[in-house]
Amino acid sequence: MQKAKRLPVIEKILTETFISSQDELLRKLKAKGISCTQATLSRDLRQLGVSRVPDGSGGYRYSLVEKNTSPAERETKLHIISVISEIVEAKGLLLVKTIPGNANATAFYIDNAGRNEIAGTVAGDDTILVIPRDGISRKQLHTCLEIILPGLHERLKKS
Amino acid sequence: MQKAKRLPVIEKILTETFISSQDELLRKLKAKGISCTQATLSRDLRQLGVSRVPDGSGGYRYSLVEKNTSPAERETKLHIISVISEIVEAKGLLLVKTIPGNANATAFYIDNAGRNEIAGTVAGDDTILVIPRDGISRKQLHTCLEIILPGLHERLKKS
DNA sequence: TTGCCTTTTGCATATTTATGCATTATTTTT
DNA sequence: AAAAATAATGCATAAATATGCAAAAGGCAA
Repeated sequence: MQKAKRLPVIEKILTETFISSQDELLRKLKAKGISCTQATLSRDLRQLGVSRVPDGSGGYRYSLVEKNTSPAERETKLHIISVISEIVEAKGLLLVKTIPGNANATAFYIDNAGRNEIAGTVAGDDTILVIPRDGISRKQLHTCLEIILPGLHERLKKS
Repeated sequence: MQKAKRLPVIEKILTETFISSQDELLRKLKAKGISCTQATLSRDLRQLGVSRVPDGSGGYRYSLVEKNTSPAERETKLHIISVISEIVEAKGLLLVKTIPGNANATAFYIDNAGRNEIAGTVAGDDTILVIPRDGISRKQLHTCLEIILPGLHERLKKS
């Protein structure tokens, strides 16, 4: 149950440093006061969509897909987060409210996060309906949301 | 030394099918009449820059970076190949001749292939000088070339 | 709260992948 | 052509990663 705490930290470490094994990541985490086992890490990395890619000089490194996106795209993420006013859960769906006129861009962003927890989205002018795939629990949906748009958790209201 | 034969086949298999382990790839290769061990495959995949990425539903798949490039980019590759008229080796360097006016685009393409065998390129109007990094043998350079622009091997002239 | 259900986690281990070393093939040099 | 250097490959095994299972930790409803 420190998973919610752990995932963002892992993401941060991966964007900032060159990690070439899970054990190495394990040590970095421990240095930041978070401790778990390699088994847990393996599961976390899979959930985060982290891939292991040849580093071009005989080794490997773990890479967040996000790291492959352009600076402009990373900018977008911050923008999107700033434009969301509220998130509400209803009937197993997620209602994301944005400031007027921003729903489409936000929905597009969510769609393109490539998360298989999400079946699709429907956007109006300032509201997006996020439809989870069958079999996805609320918990899983929350974690997914936290991965796509970190920090939003706090703005989430229960219905 | 069927490596030159093997690499393109591996690339093809990876773009066409969903491979989730080296053993699986090994079997597909065998089915195509190419046989080697998993050890060799491991080395091949590293050389090709193939990464293993979470498939979004609990498993993994091997993915050629190329597969992540847009259709437009793949189009470019074919275009580039069609525009190259001749390749000559000289003093450990590669002289790539294109039809007039196409050297820059081609050089750009080669640079962006992200191959660490290549230190850099210099392009004129219809000629590109490809400079290999120190310690890269001719053989390695050839294999590298074959990876970036398959099929060019045949157009390569010894100096 | 109590009991029930879901999620997270670790442990031990299976599975998968990488690699040191020796051998053979290939290329380059003399 | 012979010798020397480099590259490719397999074997055996090390190293790294994934996972079944059981235990612990929440979460939720009555």
